[in-house]
Formats: sequence, structure tokens, C-alpha cells
Amino acid sequence: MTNYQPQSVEEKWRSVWEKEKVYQVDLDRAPRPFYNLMMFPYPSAEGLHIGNTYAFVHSDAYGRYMRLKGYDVFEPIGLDGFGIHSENYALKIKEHIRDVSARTEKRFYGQLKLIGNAYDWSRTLETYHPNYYRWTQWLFLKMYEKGLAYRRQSQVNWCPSCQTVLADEQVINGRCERCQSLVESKQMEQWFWKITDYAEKLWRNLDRIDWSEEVKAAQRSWIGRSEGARINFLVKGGSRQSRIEVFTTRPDTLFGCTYLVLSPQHPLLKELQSEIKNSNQLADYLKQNTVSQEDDHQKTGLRLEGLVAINPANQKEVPIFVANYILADYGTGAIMAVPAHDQRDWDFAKLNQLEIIPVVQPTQGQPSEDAPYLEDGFLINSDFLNGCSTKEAKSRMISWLKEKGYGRADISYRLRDWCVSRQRYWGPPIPMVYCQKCGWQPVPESELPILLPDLNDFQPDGSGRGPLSKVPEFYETRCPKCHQPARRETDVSDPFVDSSWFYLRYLSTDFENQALAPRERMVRWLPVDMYIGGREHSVLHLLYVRFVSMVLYDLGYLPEEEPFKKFRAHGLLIKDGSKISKSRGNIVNPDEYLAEYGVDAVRLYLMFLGDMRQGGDWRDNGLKGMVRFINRIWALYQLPRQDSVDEETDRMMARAIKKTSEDLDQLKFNTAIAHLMTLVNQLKSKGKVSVKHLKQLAIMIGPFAPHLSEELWQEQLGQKQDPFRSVVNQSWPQYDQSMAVKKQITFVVQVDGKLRDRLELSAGLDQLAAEKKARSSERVQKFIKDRKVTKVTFVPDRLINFVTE
RNA sequence: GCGGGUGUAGCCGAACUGGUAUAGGCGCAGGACUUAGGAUCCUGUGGACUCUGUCCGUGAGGGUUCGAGUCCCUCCACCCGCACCA
Repeated sequence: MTNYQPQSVEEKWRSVWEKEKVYQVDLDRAPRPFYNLMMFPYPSAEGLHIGNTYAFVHSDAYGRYMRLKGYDVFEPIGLDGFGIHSENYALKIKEHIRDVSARTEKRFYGQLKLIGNAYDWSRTLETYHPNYYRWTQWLFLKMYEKGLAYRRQSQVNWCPSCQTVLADEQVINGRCERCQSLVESKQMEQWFWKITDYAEKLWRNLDRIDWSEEVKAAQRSWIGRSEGARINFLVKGGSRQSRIEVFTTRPDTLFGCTYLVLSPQHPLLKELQSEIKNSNQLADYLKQNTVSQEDDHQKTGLRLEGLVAINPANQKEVPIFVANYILADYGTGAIMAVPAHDQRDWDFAKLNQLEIIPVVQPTQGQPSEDAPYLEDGFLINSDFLNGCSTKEAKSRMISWLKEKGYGRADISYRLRDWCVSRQRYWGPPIPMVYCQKCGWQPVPESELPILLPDLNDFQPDGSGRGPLSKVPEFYETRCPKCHQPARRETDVSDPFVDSSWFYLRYLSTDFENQALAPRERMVRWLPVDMYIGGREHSVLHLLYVRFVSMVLYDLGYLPEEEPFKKFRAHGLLIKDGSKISKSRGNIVNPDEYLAEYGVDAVRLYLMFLGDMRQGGDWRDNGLKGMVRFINRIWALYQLPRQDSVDEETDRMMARAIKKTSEDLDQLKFNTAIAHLMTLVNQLKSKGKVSVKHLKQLAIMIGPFAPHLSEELWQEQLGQKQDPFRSVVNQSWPQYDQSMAVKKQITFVVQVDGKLRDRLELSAGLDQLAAEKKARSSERVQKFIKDRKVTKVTFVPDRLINFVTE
């Protein structure tokens, strides 16, 4: 008997698969399409991360399983290569980003081929390839056409180290997601995509898409939908008639409003400057509080002297403040303060000795004297709302406001528009042109791509403008409308724009001159059937991709509104109990392990070490177990063969197929492998094995250890054919339900809930028969002979419980 | 503070609608085969004890139930999001 040589066997089959194009699908003819998508990697200089490998082999095993179940599985891969990460690295090692990218591309594809996934290598894509970013630019034009791309002066997140603007989603605890620098707030003109227009749809569809719950929860909190009302307050004291509009989720507490607060950026502050008596003081206050990014939540504020607002509910005059705890870009940038029922208003009121009027009482007991009452209850001090419940009061107040013309029901979202401008080099130039006469003009589609010029110096200079702004040959152009000299946009777009549509491009890589695949092809493949990826993208990529899909759907390009039928998040892979990181020195380099133990062992281990959803803990020792498992399988195929099949083994096999199938359906790869281990051990203990079972086992091993599976099938089972027919084109074994049921069962006997005996009985006994057997057990007798049995609980084929006095 | 998740052996982890807690793997111990083994195979492996049986055991404490890792209540610890969102 020869030992199994993983390295040579694996290499052999990988090259056969590639030569025979085993994993290519005909996108226009596949009768049972299944689009199996994974998150394309960011090709870092360090090479493929074990975390990527972890995600990819799980996703691949699922795709392979679906293929064996008879689907035409399309499993593409590409590189998300544009972006600050690679660019910073290139700057650091003082090499050109284009050369670095060429190198990482080669390295990544090499590594991705090594892991043995069933990728369709005829449809790769790279976001930095002009043939890709041409259509990313096209997407920008579509957004602009639909009025969803706009330019605005705004307070943006500025990373002083990366010297670029960041999206809200890229700021983690006030720090840059990439380099951890403290993010500053800066006023700049930027391009935005109006994702807020889709807030309601993004929110609502979450109820009907089959995604991991925790990702949906994260998106819900990010979108932050709140139902409430907009209410107008008249401002008295100035020479002009003006109003302050507020948003509140508690219109029921309007009678308890004792002051209004504006955000420091509120436009009314400028408009009413001349009417505000303490405007000098105000100017000082605003100067101090514009850059209020501090972590501490110290509330400061200033009363606007000479002005008061009229509470529409009771016509009472209330003071107006400006304060740092009011956000400019949420709701209306102004609030009505009800200190009796809001913690923040309470804090501010206490600090400034302002009036507090309780208007909600708990249904039982008294509210606390030194804290606001935040719960629901019934209304007091509220005129026509007195006695109403909170819920009822809300709707009655809204009707009343509407009737009187003071306000209306409204919904606010926490979601902000997506800032897509980046003052960097390594991204798609934004396809817009600024003309003195015509303003901003889109580049005609026919002129795409706007090629990224080959710059030798792409170091950001801190001017707040991207490297392209130093290249006249790039930005000097003519206005697409009036043909006078004009200036090209020199910002590039956010890498998240690149990844917001990559799954669409896989379907159209054979079309150079169009972004999207023909409609029939998209109808066939969309939405993506299964998308597996990390939950760190819950609110970045996974929200943008839904937004872009919805827009393209509304424009008539896509057959489906939502991009992914199913999304499943995998957990984090750690090593020896801690997060994998360079600083900890516990990096797992896949290459070394692949070379030493073989791909199949690594794949098996990554899927065996824990539940995909929870992540897992890599221990080098655990990998040895997989090598042993593979060797045991190999040894099983060296055993004497038999043609006949005994019923007991056949039943065992049926149960194993059942369990493995059910686990794979639920993405429980770890327990699926455990079942196969048990099966192999059992089959092996028989000493002889049937060809039928060996064939079934060879197929079932495929999703986890595809090379071994092919070797067993072709060589050990002699299934070689000409033309080549891979084991992946076989069918997942069927099992007979009746065979998967155990004939002999272990029946448990309890006395007062405690295990007293186990009996080996044939399945299907009724209570009478089972009870008789149980009572005759000596061990049981010991416990019931002197006591009176008052109750007997019987669970068929499982247990019987005698309850005594 | 809010939201989501997790807590089971020496370690990684199983356990379907409440029904044998600890499957599978690692490690460890003993044995076999060996010149040798860190290869392979077999056996054992939650703890305690008055040791062919009894008791205790799923983060802690209560509860429901014939029966709780699983359901309910009150806590604790850790991880991950969001965080002055009116």
C-alpha cells in the first residue's frame, strides 16, 4: 500500500480541471443556474490572508455541494484592487502602484488557484482595469442622470494622514479605518450620492430578504428610521416673521416643551443675526464650537437674546438656544426641548436652570424627582390630551397639528448621503467637467473611460486636492456642452463604488462595450443565489451594493431590486485564542501550510475547526488531525472490496448521507465533516468495503477535499473516461428515508428524571411493550420496587420516565 | 447607554421542535507493530467518592416541568456593531 501524496495528486487534478475547463459555465444556456458569490479580496502586499481563505473555502464547499445537487454553479473571483490601502503601501516602499498591483495580481491569482476552488477562471475582473472602471464611471453618470449624484459644501471627515475625505462609514470611533489617525472635520466641496433617497426602501426590504439577522440589525441601526412629526414654531421678537421647524418622535409631549435648541450650523442663526441682541457673544460661541469632535459629551449652549418662539399647542413663549448637542444634519437641525421626558434636554435644563413641566405620568406610581421620565404613560398638563395614553396622544397631536397647519407626521433617518469623492490617485477619475459658463457637466458616455494618467508622483500634498490636480494634461479639457476650455474633476471615486456592482460585471466580462450583460442573461442569474462574506461589511459594502442595485433597477437596467437572495455572514478566524495580526506575530501564512500539509487538509481544517457563523480558533495541532483523516480515507480505499452490500452498512450509509446533506443545507460544515469522520471510522472497522459505498463517499468528500475526491474517483475507483468526466459532475448520493431510520435504538429508562438504565430495543415499540421491558430491568427495579409509581412518561423510541411518590 | 452575539471537558467544539450532556477532533495515558518513532493501528479519557455503583456537573442564582445546556426571571463575564440621531 502506497501512502497518499497530497502535493502531487493535488497539482495533477488542478491542472486537469483547468485544461478541461471543468468549472466554466455557459451563462446563456445553463438550465439550473446558481450564482455562488464571495467577497472579492483586496490584494494586499502580504498576499492572500488566511481569513480570506477561510471565507472562500466555505463558500466554495457550498457551491460544490450545489453543483453535485445538479445546479449549474457560477463561482467567479476577482480583485478589489483600487484603493488607499495599496496606494499607501506603494508610497511606503517607494514603488509605483501600477507595478505593485501587477505583482500582487499575479500573486493573488496564483494563491487563489492553489486553494482549489471551483472558480470560473474565464471571468475574472480587477477594479483597476480600464475595462472595469470605465463602467464604474458609467455608473457615476447614471447616478448623475437620475439626480442622485450632487456636489455640496459640507463638513466632511478628513484624514490628515491619508490626506483624503472619508465616508462616515469609514470613521471608527473618530479614527480613520485604515490608518487609525484622528479624523478631523473640514469644510470641503464633495461629490455625494443620495443614498438617503432610498432610505425607506433600504429599510423596508430588510423585512423580506433572507440575510443573516445580525447584518440586518446592523443595517437597521445604521439607517436609523424614526417615526415622529415636524412641528413649526413661530419666532417672535425680530422685525421679520420667521419660523423654526423641529423634528420630534414625541409630539405627544408638546405641552411640556419649555425651550427650543438650534444646532450651531443652523441657517437661521445667520438670517436672524441682526435680530439677536447678543450676536457678538453668539459669534464667539460659534467659533469655539464649530470643531466639536470631542469625545466628552459636555453640553454647552447659549440663549439667543431678544427672540422667543411660540409653542403652537398653548401659545406660550419659550426661549431659544443654540447648543452643541444638536446635530445639524439630522431631522431639521433644531429640536423642541422637553426636559421632563428626555435625558439630554433634562441635563441641559438643569445646567441652565430652565423650566421643567412633566406631561407624562406612569400608569402606576410616581415619576422620580431627579430624572426625566422616559417611558410611556398617560398625559397630564396637556389640555385636550389629558388622560390619553402616549400612543394615543401621539396620533391625536399629529392630527391636531395637521388640522391647524402647525405640522405633520414625518419620518427621519440617521442615514447620511454617501460622500464618494477621494482626493487620491488610485481610483477611477470622476467623469465630470467644470465649465465657467455651463457649470458641472457630465462626460459623454462615448468618451469613457477617462483613463487614470500614468503619474510618477502620486504622493498627496495636503492641499486638499488629489494628485491629479497637478497634471494639466489631465484636467485641461473642453466643456462637453459649449466646447470652451474647462476643467476636469480631479478627485477619484471611493473604492466602495467599485465593489458596489462587481457581481454584475462578472456576468458581462465578455462585453467590452457595455457595462451589463444582456437582459436575458441577468434574468437567468440575478439575484445572486448565495453570497457569503464577513460581517465587517454589514453597513459599508452591503448597504451600498443594495442602494446601487435599487437605482439600476429603477432605471430599468436590472430585473431585480435586491442584489442577493441570500447573504450569510461568517465569523472571524483567530489563532491560539487571539486575533490574527502582525503585531501579535501570529500570522498564518496559507502558502506554508498548503505546501506542508496539502490543500485538502487545510480546507478540511478551516471548515472543521468551528461553526462558520461563529468563526474559529486555528491551532496548528488541529491540522494534524485532518492529515490523519485523509490518510484514513486513503486506507479505506485500499481495503478488500466486495460487491454485495449488507443492510446494516447500507443503513449506516443512508444515515450519514442524510446528516451530511442536512448540515450542508444549513452551512454547518464542521458537523458535516464530523459525520464523514464517523462514517469513515465505521466503514473501516468492517475490514471490507463495497464499491457502492466507496463511490458515494468519494462524491461526498468532494466539497471539502476536492482533489482527494477526484483522485479516489478517477484512480482508486477506476472511473477514468475519455473524454474526461470529473467527479464534480456526478450526483450527490440519494438516500432512502426508510433506510435512514435506525432499526435498533438505545432506549433510556429514568426514575424521577434520573437515568437508571439504557436498553437496546428494536425501534417502534409501543408504551406497553417498552414499559414491560423497562420494569424488568434490575437496575430500574432497585429504584421502584419499594416505591409507588404515580406517573409514567413515555417518549417513543427515546425514553420512559417513572415518577414515584 | 442602545442593538447583536457568546459562555459546555485540559484545548477547539457537538447536542433537531425541552428527552442518553460532552458527537467529531486535538491533547494525554496504556498497549500493539517496530532498530527507532514525533509514523500507523487498537483501547481508555468530565469530576468526586464509601468505586461494578452513587452523587455532582453546560458562567452565577432562582423558577416552570415527570424531565432544562435548551423555556422564563434576576445577575455576571467576554466579543462585535452604533453611540448626544431628538
